[in-house]
Amino acid sequence: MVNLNPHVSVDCVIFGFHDGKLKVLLIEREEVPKSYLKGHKLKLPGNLITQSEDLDISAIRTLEELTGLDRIFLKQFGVFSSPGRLSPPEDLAWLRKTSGLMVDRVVTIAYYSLIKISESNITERTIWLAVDDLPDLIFDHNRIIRKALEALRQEIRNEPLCFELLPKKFTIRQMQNLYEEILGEPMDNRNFRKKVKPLEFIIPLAEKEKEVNHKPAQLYKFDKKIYEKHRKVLSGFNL
Amino acid sequence: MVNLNPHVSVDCVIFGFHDGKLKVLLIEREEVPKSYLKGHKLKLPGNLITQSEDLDISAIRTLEELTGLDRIFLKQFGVFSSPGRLSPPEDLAWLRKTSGLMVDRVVTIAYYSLIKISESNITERTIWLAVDDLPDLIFDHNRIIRKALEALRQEIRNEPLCFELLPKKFTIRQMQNLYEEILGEPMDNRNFRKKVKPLEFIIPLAEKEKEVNHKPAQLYKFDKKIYEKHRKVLSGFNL
DNA sequence: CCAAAAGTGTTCCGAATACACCCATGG
DNA sequence: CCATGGGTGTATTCGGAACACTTTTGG
Repeated sequence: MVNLNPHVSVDCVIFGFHDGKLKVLLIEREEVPKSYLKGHKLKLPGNLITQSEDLDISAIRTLEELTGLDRIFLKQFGVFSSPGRLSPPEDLAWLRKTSGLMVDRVVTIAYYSLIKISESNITERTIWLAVDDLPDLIFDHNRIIRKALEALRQEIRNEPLCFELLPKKFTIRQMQNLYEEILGEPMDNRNFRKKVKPLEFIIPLAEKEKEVNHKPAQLYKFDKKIYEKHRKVLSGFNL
Repeated sequence: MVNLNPHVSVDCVIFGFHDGKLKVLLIEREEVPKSYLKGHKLKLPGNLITQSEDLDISAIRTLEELTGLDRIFLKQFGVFSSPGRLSPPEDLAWLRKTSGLMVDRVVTIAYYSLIKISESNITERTIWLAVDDLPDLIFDHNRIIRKALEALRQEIRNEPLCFELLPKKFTIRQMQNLYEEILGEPMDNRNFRKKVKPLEFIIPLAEKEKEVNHKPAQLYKFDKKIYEKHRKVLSGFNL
């Protein structure tokens, strides 16, 4: 631990999509003497910042190390600064112990990021949990996740964030399920396809689903370059 | 100056609307020995935070003191953390001098707020400048204002923020001019009125414009309570 | 041949756009 | 009576919503 700033931290809400459910990546607290392990066992990935690093860079580095992915989508969405947020006392004691710093008040800058679970390679002691069924987490991390989800709901309406969460090859139905899960409302499949079909940056592959006991679905990929070209012409991306 | 945290600050981009122009409130730097006054003369209102205060509360207090208004609209929209942001050196030297602290790196949490210039009572050495014609400001404050404007553009599409900027009594034309100014695109006056008229929270007053050398316009007020009731039913506020 | 999900078109309605003239006031 | 901005209605187009059946595969 070199030259940490004990007043400011970065926390990342990492969203993934699996089995039709939106999930968050949580870290199990490291082992420390028993007396410190009262309180809550799970937390968001995050760290105190180093003195010389831009926060975005710091968050990106943390994420790349944790997930084995690069070019991850990352968005800063909020700041949590309540003087009492590092509670209950057992959790604060644990933080002091593990950081080796007499931290007292920490302002945390919160990011959310979107990853393809299928392509990540997560090694540490982590767990994916469904966002709609979380236990109590350390500090104010439940609240941070709620706010992250609000921000994601807002932004996924205007930007093609779904492709960050879907596997590289995906079906239209998967795409729809993702929207339904995040926005919490059912959509009409025919109307959904009607809107997706004319989008030239969603490209059908010469490949179909396999080993399903029903009609296999067409697979597609997202072409970011084509999207970038079109977005200047079109007014946005609204599904 | 009691118990400041030299690592974290709050900066406020205060928008106002006057003469058909969107403006920002800037502060002229206090007098200090000449050698420190090289660099840029204008800055955003802002301060290092105190150790025990939530950032939102801190920003609200700062604003109320500066403007003489309460219940100001305030929104946190970004964080600026580049290690090199406190440059050029003359400006950093000035900050050290005036704060009395050996600040080195400051992460700033940025807010924008919206006020009715006509009702504010601003006393300090400040100046309103049009956002589209700003000089070079201290540190990265030009960049912060650009980002604030992007955030405002985004959010004014979905929320009735215009009423925070308009005087209590306003005309439909003023309202339209405000949208045109912020969004940077002309609108059709008839279509605009058609959309505004059915909104029950925009209430005509028994009063018209006076002392204009043309047909005097109807004045309206915004009723927040009625809006709050309707927003749950309607899907939003989109002009 | 049965179960299960994929994929496909049409109609209807409301919202957004485009567009031109008369009105009330001050000077 | 003239200059200035206020205020009004209609026709058209486009996008969103509702809705049911046939197809392909594995078992």
